[in-house]
Amino acid sequence: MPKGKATSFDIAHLTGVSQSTVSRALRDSPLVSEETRQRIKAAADQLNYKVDKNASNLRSQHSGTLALLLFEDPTADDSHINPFFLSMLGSITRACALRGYDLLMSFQQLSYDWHADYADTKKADGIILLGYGDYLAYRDKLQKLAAQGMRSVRWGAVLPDQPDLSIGCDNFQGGQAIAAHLLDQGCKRVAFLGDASSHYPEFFERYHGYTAALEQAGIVADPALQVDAAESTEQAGYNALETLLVRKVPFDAVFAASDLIAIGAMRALADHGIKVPEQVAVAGFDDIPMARFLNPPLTTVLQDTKLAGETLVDTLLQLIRNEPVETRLLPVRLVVRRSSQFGSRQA
Amino acid sequence: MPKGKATSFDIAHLTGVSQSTVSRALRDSPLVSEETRQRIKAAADQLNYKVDKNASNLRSQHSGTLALLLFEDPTADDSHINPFFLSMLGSITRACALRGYDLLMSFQQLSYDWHADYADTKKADGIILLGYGDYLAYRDKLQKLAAQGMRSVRWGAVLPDQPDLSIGCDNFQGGQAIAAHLLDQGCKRVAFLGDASSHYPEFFERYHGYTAALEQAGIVADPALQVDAAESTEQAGYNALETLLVRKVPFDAVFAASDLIAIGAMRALADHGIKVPEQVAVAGFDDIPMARFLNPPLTTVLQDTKLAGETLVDTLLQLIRNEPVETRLLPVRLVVRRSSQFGSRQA
DNA sequence: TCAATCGATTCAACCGTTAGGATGACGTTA
DNA sequence: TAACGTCATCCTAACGGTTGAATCGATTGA
Repeated sequence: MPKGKATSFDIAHLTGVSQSTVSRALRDSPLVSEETRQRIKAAADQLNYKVDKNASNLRSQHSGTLALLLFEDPTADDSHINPFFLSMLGSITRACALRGYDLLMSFQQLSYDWHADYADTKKADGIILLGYGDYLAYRDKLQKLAAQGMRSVRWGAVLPDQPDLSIGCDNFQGGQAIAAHLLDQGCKRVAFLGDASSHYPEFFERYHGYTAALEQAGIVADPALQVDAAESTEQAGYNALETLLVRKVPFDAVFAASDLIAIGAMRALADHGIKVPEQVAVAGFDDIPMARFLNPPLTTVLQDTKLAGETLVDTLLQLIRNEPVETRLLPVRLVVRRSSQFGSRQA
Repeated sequence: MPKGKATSFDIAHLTGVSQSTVSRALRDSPLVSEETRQRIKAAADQLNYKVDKNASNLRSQHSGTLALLLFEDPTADDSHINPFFLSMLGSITRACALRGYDLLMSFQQLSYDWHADYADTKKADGIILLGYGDYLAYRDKLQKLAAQGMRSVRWGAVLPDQPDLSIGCDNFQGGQAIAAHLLDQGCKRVAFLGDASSHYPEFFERYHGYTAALEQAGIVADPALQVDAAESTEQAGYNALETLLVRKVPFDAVFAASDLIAIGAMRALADHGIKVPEQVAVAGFDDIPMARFLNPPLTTVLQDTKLAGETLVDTLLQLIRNEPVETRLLPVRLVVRRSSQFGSRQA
């Protein structure tokens, strides 16, 4: 009997109704009577029928699929994808599945002409963008896509005049919490490692949280204590800390804009024989899985990736359905570990 | 001019040929003359035309898409996906992109009825399966899919009578290399943490590599030194090591079947005041990114995820094209770090 | 009793490609 | 000059659903 795959016509023949009724019944259209619907559904799973996604999509002009674009700095090593984004990836995947959408994955270089892949191919109904990096690099591509009606949400900071919508965690509050915590520990001169320009909006806001906390404590941020780390990699963190040391400005704490930067910084400190946390307290941002396994374990800011993934997906789906949406800031949580126990000379 | 999206008919009108010629020209069919092909292609990218994937797929009955299924133990925490598989994910994604295929992601519970999603929906041309875990749990589902003509490759050990094809690294050789290395360091009693039953074939082979190395050194494996760790998680590793301690059998080295298990074991050792590597040498398997950041850095076996991803994808594509393929074993490399420097009491 | 009404179902067009066979112009050969 | 093969292109039928409009039998109100 199962010569090929079952089509809706097969079900129609089997139940003695027309194919269009089958189609309607299976999608729970109110236009078909309860009784025939039941019969049709029974026949459908007796024949092990599945709607052909391609046919369905072609006719209804949407794909039931979301695309996830993960941007990386072009210099980043293939094997070391930022663990934070991998974690996001997991939660996004799950969120999509729960909502009946498929997820198309793709890693992109910022430079690549990726928008063409999603322009009119109808591969995806919407796009989720993930990745730190210079926002300007994809701004106009996003704009083009938006003009064609492609919806997108981006993980990251809220920006003026953006062609898309962003969902992000409260980077400002996170930065503030970290800096306040370091000051609480008795640190007086807290360095900031991470780009403080507006090209990396997340880092920018973390930086502002940091300066706000200093201000609250009556301290003016010393520009000499801020070092650019253009990308979120261990190497960038290592270099940034070396730069800081070269400047010969005293510091007793380091707030790295990401955990990976913090890891690099800690390695540089170790290489210079500087003890963490006894001489210098260190804190990061992201709470990637390896943060708790470092030596000493890293104080950082936890971003709720599960909530983040769900929010991204839900927001995108709302956009696609043309429902009103708004930019959202997700709460963060300070996770204190040993790397920041500055006063612990006795412990 | 651009009222909606451009179709092949628009190009046909513009260039004064029939739509079918357009279709052929764009796919470089030898049936159209060089000159018209050029004209058509020019018009195509002037109109910013993209073939509609859905229409194309529907007609040609394939999807240009591969699906990646990542299996997790049902107990695993949402946020802690095995980093090794995440790394594989990255390389698979890239390999697909390079070959012009899209990648559909999906995380699955072993128990879920996932095969239905891919049965006749034509969502994907083939499936890549990733994940440690009890193979028997998905064996029959694979069999069903295979019967319907769905191709699949699996990352893992080669097994008898499997309905799919597997690509895996040489777990036996890796296990042997680790054990030999530990013996080289002067260890006499090497424990093995990880399921040694055939339900977890990768672990099984690593275990056999381990016993082979012992044998070569004239040592008979002591069953008391083998502890099951049913899943590849830190917690399982912690528990396994505690079990080992309860047995009160002496040991001076631990070979964990995966890095995550090793991490858990190291934490348990630390909790019991046992020094690594001075009192007990530790080694893992996988070389996940955090392995080098542990304290002490973890000796482990590096699996070439880039090669692995490419091989998986290429093999699957060969299967889809009905080309002959064969199971392959990928080489592994021992990565020695401090955790196994057993003789380093002086260093 | 007849037309209007209503729910349930069928008809048929359409989504944008692909691909096999037909067409027609042109040059070659008997 | 008629028959024939070639080459480039065109015609047309799918592919498997979705959806607005048409149909049909049965009920209802006048």
